[in-house]
Amino acid sequence: MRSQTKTIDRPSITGLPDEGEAAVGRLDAMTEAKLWHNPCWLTYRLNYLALRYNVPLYSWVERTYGLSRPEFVVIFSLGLKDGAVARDIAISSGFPQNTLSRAIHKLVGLGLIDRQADPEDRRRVVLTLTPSGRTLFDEALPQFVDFEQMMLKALTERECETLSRLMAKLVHASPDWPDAIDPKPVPTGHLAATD
Amino acid sequence: MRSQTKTIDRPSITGLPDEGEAAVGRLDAMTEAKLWHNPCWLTYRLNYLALRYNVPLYSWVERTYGLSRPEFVVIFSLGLKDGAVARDIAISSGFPQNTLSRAIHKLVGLGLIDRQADPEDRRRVVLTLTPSGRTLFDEALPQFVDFEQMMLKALTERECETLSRLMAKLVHASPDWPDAIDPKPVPTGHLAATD
DNA sequence: TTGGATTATTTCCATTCGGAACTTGTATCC
DNA sequence: GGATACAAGTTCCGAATGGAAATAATCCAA
Repeated sequence: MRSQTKTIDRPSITGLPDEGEAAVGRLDAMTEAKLWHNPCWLTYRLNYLALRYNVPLYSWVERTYGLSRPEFVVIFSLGLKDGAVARDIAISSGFPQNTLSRAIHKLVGLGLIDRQADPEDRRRVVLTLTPSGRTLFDEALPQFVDFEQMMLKALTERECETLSRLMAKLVHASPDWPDAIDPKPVPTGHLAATD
Repeated sequence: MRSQTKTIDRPSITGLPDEGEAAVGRLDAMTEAKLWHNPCWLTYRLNYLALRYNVPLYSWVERTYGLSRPEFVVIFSLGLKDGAVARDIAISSGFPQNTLSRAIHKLVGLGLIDRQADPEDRRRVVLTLTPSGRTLFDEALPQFVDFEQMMLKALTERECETLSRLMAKLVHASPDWPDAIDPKPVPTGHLAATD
């Protein structure tokens, strides 16, 4: 048990460049508390930023194309790597398989993707974008890229590279993290015997 | 329109310290594609890491305390800043108000929080943790902190501070980001007149 | 002071979600 | 070779979700 590094819980908020003071107080008090007085600073910021991106973009997708988030995730996944199977999308996106199964069947009905059984292993159903699915992807992608680039305007190019590298390091380490936490609460040091 | 900096789309994956080669290939091909050949590198990594944290922890909360994610979010929020109102939690967490309303009423029924009308403005209902709610928070918090610290083991102390600072910078900039995207698709440069 | 706009919360209800069981196909073991 | 385990995908169904309308309290402007 190493001692926790309390000092980074509240990073140098006052040390922000140029527009430092202008930024203070623009967020409500509860959000400020969760950002600056939260021992889980990393994961709150992850969730906050992810949400700040997902909500406007997937709401735009819904209005523009009538596709739900899991449906568009299938399009997006195949746009990046065509010829995948449902399970690949489930693992890489975090959506459960049954949700993706429904999404896939709807997209087939819309003529945006094709399903074809893998002759090598007939359990697997290979998914590919149809031309109109590819068109949709190509048309929607810039919105996602542009929004992200707008978010990154707050950082210098060098800072972007650093952020990219540090987050990649975390992702690379992620296979070592547990998928579940031992059900035992173990509230105080005393470790109870199993059963 | 400045030219996009393509070079940071695929950061120096090969430049990882010591265990660089060991980490390559441990993730499936689709996840690798989304990480390294994705113009939206930031937001995919945000979502991926958030998920990698949320799933095991909120599943643990569910099994241990029988509380759903929005229910625990109320406890967590009040643990960090007691005496808030439902809307504060909604804004800072991203959950819709009706979902939180239900969660709050269940927690009151469980005796974990108290609701008290604000005498100054009787629209507002101030929420506070009861002693047993505070006990639950104090008992659960270490799981969240420990998991996050385990995630951060992949970084040096100095890298943690950098990551914290860069993410804080993004959060601080977030009030300038739009909450919604203009419904117009504008697929190709040509800007059509409204209606 | 009164009517309209605004804010906080709750209720309604159609839709979606996801855990668990089921189906179909493949690999492994004796 | 047949039984058993594993894997991919689908279906079932109770429960949760969240958009939108309703309710209640407050603010404001003339």
